Amino acid sequence: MRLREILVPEFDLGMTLNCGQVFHWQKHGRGFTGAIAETPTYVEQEGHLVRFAGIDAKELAHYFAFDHLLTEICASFPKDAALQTARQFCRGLRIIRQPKWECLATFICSSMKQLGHIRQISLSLRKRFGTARKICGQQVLLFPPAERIADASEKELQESALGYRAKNLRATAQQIASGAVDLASWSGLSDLELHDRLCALPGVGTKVANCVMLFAYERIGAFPIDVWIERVLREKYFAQRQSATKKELAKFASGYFGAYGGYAQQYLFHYARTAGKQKREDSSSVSRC
DNA sequence: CTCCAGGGATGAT
DNA sequence: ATCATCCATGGA
Repeated sequence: MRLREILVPEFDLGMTLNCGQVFHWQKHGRGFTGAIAETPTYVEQEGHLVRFAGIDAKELAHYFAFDHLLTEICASFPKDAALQTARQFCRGLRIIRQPKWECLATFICSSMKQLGHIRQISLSLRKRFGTARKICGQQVLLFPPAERIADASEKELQESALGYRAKNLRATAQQIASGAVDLASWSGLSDLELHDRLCALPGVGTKVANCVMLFAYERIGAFPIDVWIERVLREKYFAQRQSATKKELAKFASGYFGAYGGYAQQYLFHYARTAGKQKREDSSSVSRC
């Protein structure tokens, strides 16, 4: 298949797909295969050049948020050492625009799971319930629609290693399939109202709601606090006040990091996970030698 | 406010 | 081959 190409400054495809915001892209050759909504897509990067197949340039640009002005976003950040280091490390990482149901379902499954495991759950759900398509001779499995999950039995869902999440995923899928909930219609809600509506869904609490707001509703200020971010906040910003509650951390974060807090969060998160791991591997290999 | 079930992979011994 | 560790939600 012939690849088309566009020029995108300030973009790191690999980091964007592997930073824990999306879980279905597979490494293939020098790029990645996956689906953008229902469209099987291949995408690779060489310097500032992005080559792709299967999808419109416009849809690709929308999904990967090539319109986000990273320079301006970073310039708006507070100038503390932790965030400056993280943003250097995460240069080119973009918060993408995911389909709402797919994002919601994936993050319901993500609770109490690590990134690798969330990938496996996503793959298992797509294998069992999703439609198979092809791009560049490679199979791509679409994320199953809510109707398909709603029709599955809890037992079937359990076979994707969902544990107690199966019940929540199914209950939420049923609300969507029945029409009681229309995710698209929530786009116009205020941040607060959207957060409340999401939290009313089974299996969705503050953290998952904030992830969905950030990754599917373009609420770039949303600041999900998981254990990694909580650790970073306590170490770097609350060193004197270890007694601070999670609520206080959230309040601080939403004020301190500004309108693009979600970007700050993702950069701090990815740096803490990736650089932290490298440090651990380095020191363990040193001690072995 | 605090405590804790819950499950499956992954990493350490 | 066992044992500890990772983790968000929801209910007590």
